[in-house]
Amino acid sequence: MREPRAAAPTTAPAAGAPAAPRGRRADAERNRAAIITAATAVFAEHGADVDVREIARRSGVGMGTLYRHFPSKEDLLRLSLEQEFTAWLTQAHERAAATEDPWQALSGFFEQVLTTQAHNRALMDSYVQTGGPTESCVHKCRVFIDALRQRCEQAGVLRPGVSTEDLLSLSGSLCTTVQTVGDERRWRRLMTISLDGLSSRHREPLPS
Amino acid sequence: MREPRAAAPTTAPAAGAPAAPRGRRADAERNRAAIITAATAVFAEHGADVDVREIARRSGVGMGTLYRHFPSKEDLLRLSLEQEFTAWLTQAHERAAATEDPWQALSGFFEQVLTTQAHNRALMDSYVQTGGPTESCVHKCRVFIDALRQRCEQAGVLRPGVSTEDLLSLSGSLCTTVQTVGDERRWRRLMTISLDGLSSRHREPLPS
Amino acid sequence: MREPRAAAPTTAPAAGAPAAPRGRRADAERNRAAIITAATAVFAEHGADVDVREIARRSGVGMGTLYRHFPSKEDLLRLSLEQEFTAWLTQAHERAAATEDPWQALSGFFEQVLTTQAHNRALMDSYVQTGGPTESCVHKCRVFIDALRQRCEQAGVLRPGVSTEDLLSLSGSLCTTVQTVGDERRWRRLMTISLDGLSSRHREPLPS
Amino acid sequence: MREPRAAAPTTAPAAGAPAAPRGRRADAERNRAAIITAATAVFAEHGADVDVREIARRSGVGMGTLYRHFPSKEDLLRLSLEQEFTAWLTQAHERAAATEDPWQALSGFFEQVLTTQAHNRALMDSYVQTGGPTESCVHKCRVFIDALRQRCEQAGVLRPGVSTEDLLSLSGSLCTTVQTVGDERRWRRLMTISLDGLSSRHREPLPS
DNA sequence: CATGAATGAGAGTTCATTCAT
DNA sequence: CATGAATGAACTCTCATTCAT
Repeated sequence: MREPRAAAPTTAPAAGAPAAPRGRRADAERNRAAIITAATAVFAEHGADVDVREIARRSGVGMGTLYRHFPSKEDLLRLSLEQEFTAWLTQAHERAAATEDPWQALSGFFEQVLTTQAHNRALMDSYVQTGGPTESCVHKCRVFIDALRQRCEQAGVLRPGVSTEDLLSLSGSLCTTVQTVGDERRWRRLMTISLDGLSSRHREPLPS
Repeated sequence: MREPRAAAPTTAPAAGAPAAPRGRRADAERNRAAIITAATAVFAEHGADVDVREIARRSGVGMGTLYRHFPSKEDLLRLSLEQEFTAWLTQAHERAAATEDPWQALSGFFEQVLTTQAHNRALMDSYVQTGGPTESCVHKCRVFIDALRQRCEQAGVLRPGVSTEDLLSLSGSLCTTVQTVGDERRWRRLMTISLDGLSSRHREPLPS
Repeated sequence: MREPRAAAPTTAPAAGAPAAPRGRRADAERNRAAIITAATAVFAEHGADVDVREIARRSGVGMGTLYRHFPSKEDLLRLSLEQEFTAWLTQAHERAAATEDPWQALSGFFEQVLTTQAHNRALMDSYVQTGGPTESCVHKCRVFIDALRQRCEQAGVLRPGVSTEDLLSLSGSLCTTVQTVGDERRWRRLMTISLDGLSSRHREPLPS
Repeated sequence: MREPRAAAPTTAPAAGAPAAPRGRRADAERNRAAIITAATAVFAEHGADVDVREIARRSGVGMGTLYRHFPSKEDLLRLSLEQEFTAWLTQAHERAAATEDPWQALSGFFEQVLTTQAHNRALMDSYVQTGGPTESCVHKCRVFIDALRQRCEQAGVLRPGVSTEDLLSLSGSLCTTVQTVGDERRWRRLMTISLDGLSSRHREPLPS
């Protein structure tokens, strides 16, 4: 009556973990992970409005189990996005750290935003609308972007007057087009245009 | 316990209208118009997800009438947006025609897109997602933008390689930020940046 | 898929009412009445905790219809009880007015409370717990009881110091026994005892 | 992300308990007691409708243990009340035995009923509805009340014709008011009235 | 034998669409 | 041809009870 349990939790049991340390917890944790995995996938595909039952079905658990782990749909959504967002931001940090050229670091971030957008609807929806699923996430992201901005500024490659908020909004704004146009080459063009508008080649002051 | 039957449809029967065989037609047409008007307002305010009842209420007709004229919510939405879109595009034409400077015509269009976005949620949503409510609308819009593009191109003020699609997507993409940030000065900055990226100061080829 | 429509609305179309004056309203009113009737019956039988679906089923309407007439279960409950309470209090008024002897009027009221209790669980539950389904109901009831009390007091048949609140609480308190013991003769004995305790034969002051 | 497994059941394993074969038994018995204790407290506070989880939480055992000892919520409720009821009745016996004046013994019992009502919701609910949680309890209570009644009767202080059932019902009936009115002085008035109605000052026969 | 996670049948409520009047 | 009442599937969430570990 239920699929035989999807075999693929995203977060697999940590590599060298020995036989489950505690009788039950392992299974519960597996379920919890399965729910988040499923939720993440479902939210990514259909957005935040999907039926919770779809998530329960996909994760192979009953409604009760789902609600035992997450007291409300809202909570599940938040947690799922929080996790995704964190992973995403971590990757962003790594990439930026591995990139010497400040401008390339910035463009790399824009690229990551847009690539992710193609694969996770709910995640990027939250990025676009509020900057992230959580105040804390938004803050961290802002801090990260601010660092990027300062690097570029000090290298003299960023248009004067560009704020962190500008970068946040602009990167989010471009997300729309990824949803709209399936073709990657298409949205890369827009990204290039916007980034060029951010370059220090332009020195005219921005409004207000 | 119930109001004695509000005898007052918003559009009252025209005074001297004879019991002409066409009376019904006229009435129906009036209803149809009232529905579209109301739908337009409601969709603009609350987006495409509003309860259909709200539209019926606002237009002063019953649900049956509404569904007689429009077989589904979808249809009503499409038609309402079609109309709005056309009016909007007409205005865009007029403005562009009245603007001598090609570049100013282009920026003026971007500005109109974003200003409208602040006032008509559903309309711009469709613009962002598919370029317009209808294939036909999208086409007309594309033609218009193409004209703008050509004017700019011929004046040598547009970055080489920028396509009509680019302009369509880019203008739509900026819409997001209007929703997100309430402040007009905020989104004007992003618009400036994007437009600058479109200027002929940049001659590097765009990807693909 | 639904019973062919229970033929018996409690509130039948007013006697000499000619063919339904208004196209639809009549039917809707019938449904509304059917819902209240069903709700009243169901609440009376099972208390306030029944499934709303049971009411919908019993009244022969869909859930939507029920919720069209009453925005929430709470509202339906309140209205149903309000109606019952009013009818009940009206009858109480009539009886009291038709009874010359003040003491008999008081006992008659107690009797009515208990008789009703045997037939309407939710109604009397509200009477017992808060004095009625609504502040307004409670007030009216209090006023009525106060009148009864004054009549008895002036006739010198009521124990000195007995307050309106005492009478309200005492009548409610006896309700319990009706639920408990099915036999009418049983609870009449208790009523007699309590009423005797209220008689002016006792002149000892009440506590506090 | 989860507390490291709270190692602390409320009733910790007694220090020097040997790994005796009876160890399990003892443990089980301790659990059973803990459950009843918790259930009693919880039922007293919130009534019989509380979530079973609350009881498990409060007793420090898992749901499985709870259901091992008590096959259903109903059973647990019954047992908990049975125990409370017995203790309560024992106390009633003691008080009655320690009271010389028969009438004072009777009033004392009424007072105990009402005082308890203020402190143990579920217990008194069962008293009110069925006379007690169990046929056996009801019987014992009836016997006790009958003794009280006989003492009063023989002392000539009880209204002739008052049955044991009358006393049972009347004392239960007054419980309602304790729930309703918080003020102790308020329900004492009603109690006084009812008791006065039971006094031998009234010699009129009771109905039926 | 204890654990507490899992279950799933409802609960109250909403809304696009249909249909009797 | 208009009306707006009726429909009912779908939604989020709860809780008594079972079952794998």
